[in-house]
Amino acid sequence: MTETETPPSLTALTTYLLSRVGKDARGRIAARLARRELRMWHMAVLAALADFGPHAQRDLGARLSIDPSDMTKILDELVARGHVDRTRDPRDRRRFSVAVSPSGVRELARLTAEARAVQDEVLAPLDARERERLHALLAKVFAHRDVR
Amino acid sequence: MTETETPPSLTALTTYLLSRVGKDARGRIAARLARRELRMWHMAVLAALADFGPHAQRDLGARLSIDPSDMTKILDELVARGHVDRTRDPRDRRRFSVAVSPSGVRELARLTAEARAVQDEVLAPLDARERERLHALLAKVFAHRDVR
DNA sequence: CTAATCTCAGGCTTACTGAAATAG
DNA sequence: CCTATTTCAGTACGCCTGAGATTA
Repeated sequence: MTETETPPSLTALTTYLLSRVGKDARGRIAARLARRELRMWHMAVLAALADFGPHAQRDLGARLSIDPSDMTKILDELVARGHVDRTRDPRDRRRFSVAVSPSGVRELARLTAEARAVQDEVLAPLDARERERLHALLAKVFAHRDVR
Repeated sequence: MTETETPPSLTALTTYLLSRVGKDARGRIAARLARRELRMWHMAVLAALADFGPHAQRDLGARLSIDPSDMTKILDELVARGHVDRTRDPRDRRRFSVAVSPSGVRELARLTAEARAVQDEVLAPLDARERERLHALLAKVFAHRDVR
């Protein structure tokens, strides 16, 4: 009979709960995306391109907090699957211009549906009102994440 | 002039906010603990031992969701710093019994203070009431994390 | 000449898998 | 003989650094 209760010294820390719950959510999403041989960053890239249109690689990374050196491989994989197009920017040939393809848009819709399913699992103990509140509080914290 | 706004397709997902905010919190705590040459798991182990007394390694891992194969190294490091004692359980010599030392208790107090400082940074945009609400909501979600 | 963009190699950490050694 | 506990080697990923090639 193994005790599994989490130490109160830790559960008293909101930051501990945040990082544990966040990791759990991430893990569940990752498990689903893995079935499609994609990961969280692929979804984030598709979402950014769908929401804001074509980006230079560098700007995509800045928006999503993905390191430029990792962006290369992520885009290689999305290009290989036909979800994005990568072309030289004729006005500045150092830059690649990255755009989502119709197939990428469809894939994003599927990935979003998976993410919502995970959300229902993770937030199961909360009713609709509580979910809204949690979302609003997290959005407020997220918006100020840069402030030191 | 680089756009940094996060895609609404993503910020609409509570799970995305959770994982981003959680990662930010974890990163900040990790940065502080690194100054003491420790990491998040060291703190979690000290907290579990301080709150619940001595554990077998295996049970410690089960409580904190740390893989047994990783626990070995974490405990090596805490033993080297004199923060925990590791002795064979005489009733079952397969098991190590792990206990926190007085120096470990003092270290935990320092680490907790650091974590609280990080918490004030991360939750800066929230007032006291909102922080309580966020904590309560996360605790509720955390308590049901095992349910599939 | 200097700076920006992209690419590549590699380090370090966390999380996990599989297998060996020891003990029950 | 089979299981439980700990340990160790190795894989994969995320995150970061530093260096090189190309272009502005």
